[in-house]
Amino acid sequence: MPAAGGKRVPRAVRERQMLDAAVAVFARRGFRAASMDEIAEAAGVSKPLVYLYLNSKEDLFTACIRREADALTAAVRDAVEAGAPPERQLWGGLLGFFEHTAAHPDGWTVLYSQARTVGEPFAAEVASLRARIVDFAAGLIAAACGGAPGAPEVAAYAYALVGAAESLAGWAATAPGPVPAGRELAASLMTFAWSGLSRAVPAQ
Amino acid sequence: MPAAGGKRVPRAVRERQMLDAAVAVFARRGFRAASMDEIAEAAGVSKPLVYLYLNSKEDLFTACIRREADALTAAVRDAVEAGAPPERQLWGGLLGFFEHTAAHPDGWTVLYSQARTVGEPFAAEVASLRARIVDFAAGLIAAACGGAPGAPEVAAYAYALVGAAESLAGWAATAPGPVPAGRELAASLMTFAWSGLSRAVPAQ
Amino acid sequence: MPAAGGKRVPRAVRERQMLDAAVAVFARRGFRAASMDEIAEAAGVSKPLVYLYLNSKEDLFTACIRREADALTAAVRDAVEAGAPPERQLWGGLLGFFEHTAAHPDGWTVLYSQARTVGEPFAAEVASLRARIVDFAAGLIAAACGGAPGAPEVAAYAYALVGAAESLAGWAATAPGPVPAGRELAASLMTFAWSGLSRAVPAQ
Amino acid sequence: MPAAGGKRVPRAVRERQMLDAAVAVFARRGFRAASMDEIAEAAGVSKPLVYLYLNSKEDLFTACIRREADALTAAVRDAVEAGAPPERQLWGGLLGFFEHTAAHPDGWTVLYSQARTVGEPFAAEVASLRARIVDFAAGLIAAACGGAPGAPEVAAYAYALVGAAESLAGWAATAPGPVPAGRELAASLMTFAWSGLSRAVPAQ
DNA sequence: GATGAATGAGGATTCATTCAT
DNA sequence: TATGAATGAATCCTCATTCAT
Repeated sequence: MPAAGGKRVPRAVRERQMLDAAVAVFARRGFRAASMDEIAEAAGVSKPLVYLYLNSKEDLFTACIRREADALTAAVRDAVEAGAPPERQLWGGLLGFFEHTAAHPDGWTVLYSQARTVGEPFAAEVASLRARIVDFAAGLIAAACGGAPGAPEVAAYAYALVGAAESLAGWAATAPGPVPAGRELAASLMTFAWSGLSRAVPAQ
Repeated sequence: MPAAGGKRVPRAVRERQMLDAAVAVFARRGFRAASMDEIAEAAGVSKPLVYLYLNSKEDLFTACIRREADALTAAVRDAVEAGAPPERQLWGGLLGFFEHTAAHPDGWTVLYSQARTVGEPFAAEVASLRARIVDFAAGLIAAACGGAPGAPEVAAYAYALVGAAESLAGWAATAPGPVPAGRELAASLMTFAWSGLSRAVPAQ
Repeated sequence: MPAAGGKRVPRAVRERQMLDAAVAVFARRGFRAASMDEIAEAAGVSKPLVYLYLNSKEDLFTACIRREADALTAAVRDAVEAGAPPERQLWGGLLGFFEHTAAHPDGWTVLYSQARTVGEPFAAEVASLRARIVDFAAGLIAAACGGAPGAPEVAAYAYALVGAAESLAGWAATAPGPVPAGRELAASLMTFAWSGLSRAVPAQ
Repeated sequence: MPAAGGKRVPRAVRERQMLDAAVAVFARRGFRAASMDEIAEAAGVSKPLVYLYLNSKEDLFTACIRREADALTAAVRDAVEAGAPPERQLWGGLLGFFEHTAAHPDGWTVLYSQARTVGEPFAAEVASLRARIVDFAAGLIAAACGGAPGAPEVAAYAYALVGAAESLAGWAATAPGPVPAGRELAASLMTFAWSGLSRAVPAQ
């Protein structure tokens, strides 16, 4: 079923329709397995139009990544309380992250599961997104424990923190049972990362 | 250039050569982008022989996953000091994990970056490996903080811990500069996860 | 050399060209031995276009069978004088049959020689054509000799009659010398089947 | 399951095993679709041995055809009462034909359904068998109605008769319900061909 | 007499991409 | 703005056939 169907739609709208369709298809199939045919059909347009607006499969995928990455970054940044103490900033960032990924599962799948395949030319795009997020985390961590943002140990903490968050988001996205809410995930991760397991006191 | 070249090799040996070559190629290209031609050439045999022994591209990839997953699981399990206190067990497991992934970067890449593409039939294989590792972590965490291994909070900690470890391993595998040693990664993660960032005292 | 050559042909026309080419190639080689490459070239188009319109080799072959079977059935039915006495109806049907098979030797070859290979999935299609013809013959025979159309003996006569007709058509199609005309074949078969050999009086 | 399994079997025996297996497989699949692997396995030997004894797939198929054709020809010839009046001779031949084909369905399938595919190099072999049978029939017919065995009309009758017999044999081989016995088929065909439909009086 | 190991060649099928309108 | 028609280039996979033992 075409998403829209109408004719003579302005370019900006059509492009958004195409990106929406592409993100959905790429999320379901992955970059290589997705076919331009399926994407065009999902967008409700003919293939030549997709090429006219988005040039190539690779460009299309890159556009998807960029859009989703920007949206995710913005969501996190907006959720951070600027000027607050590091712990509070971190809390806000995590909350924003988990809520955004839960609200946009296809975008998250594309970024986290499908765009990682190394060897593809768009890997750089994703790496750059991740680098931005890791740097942001490193800044908070450095502020919190008084280290230099570039110190290897701080970097290691930042990678650990980001990896932990990604893993939890992935868990929430694929867990079969009742999905934990973003607030709970953020709380768990705060406890885990901030206080440490040695002081964690489970619910019961 | 063929990896081995010799002729009339017994089947078991040839199969190992093929798996070695396949892991290398899959790590470089990903499942879809890798071609059976390239794999056969890398293994130093003709394509039909690969099909004769390993049936299909999918079966071949699954065999690679299984082999690497088993090796990784075994490495972690062997590195754990059975009967020791949880903290010590965790330390051993992390050390084993980081040392194995550093020693087998191709295997790690296949498992972590290439086999994750959702929608592919082998996804289950990787999910199962990860589930095993997460369960193991959950057991340690439950023992450490006195919760039930099945409690949602414990599960969340376990996912966080595993995600953090994966992220660090990925960092070590792709970082351009001097690669942090496994021992250092394990130490960072122990501090991060066990004591918490609030008590972390960076090197400087 | 492409059969048609022109470009930008409407789909319906192209499909007919493809079927024509396919029937010719299948008649010459048989289903398994025919290659899609050869068919595409004979149709004057590229292989992907054949797949786009006809899906698969098997579907293509089935489409050929169905087209030729329908044409043959229609030719026979149209040649039968409805309402006439059985003998006259039979005469018309045989004449129509022999004239159609002589006029479309490739179609006849595909139906009679190439589509019979048991074990192939399209066998059902041909069996159904044959069943239709045998049933029609059984009806005439029953009317002629006063038996029930479902009686085993009538069925046996019908199978015998149809087999005899097929054999004669095949003979006419492959005989090296001067090919007997349809009218002569029909006459011979009428004598053979209607009066019986015991009363047949050969030309000389 | 290997048919025999034993080792060091004398060549003649092994060859027979191979032909038996080949006829069964060719009957089920047809010439092109049958694979030497399947045949070798069905024969319980390794592929190289099949090649050592029978040279090539085509030679193997030709050998099958020749063996089955000879057996069929012999069965028919043995069933004919030499010196008897034509009608009696024909009766004997038909009986022999139907009983042999019913007793060797795989051989019949190979000859009648699988070896007909035109365009294959072994077509000549089958054509020659058929020619022998048609000639034999022509002789009887000529004797019965006083024509020259080479007259076109006599040839036509012979082709009709043989085609009718083949069709009945095929019907008996594939009919789902209770299979008509050879004696009944022969009787039906005698009535049909000898007395003609105009004088046929069905069972009821 | 018998086989495990190995391959050259070819066939079906798919896909990203482009004209011509 | 929008598309029906068309293709070059791969890719997976199979098979008849042969060595070396």
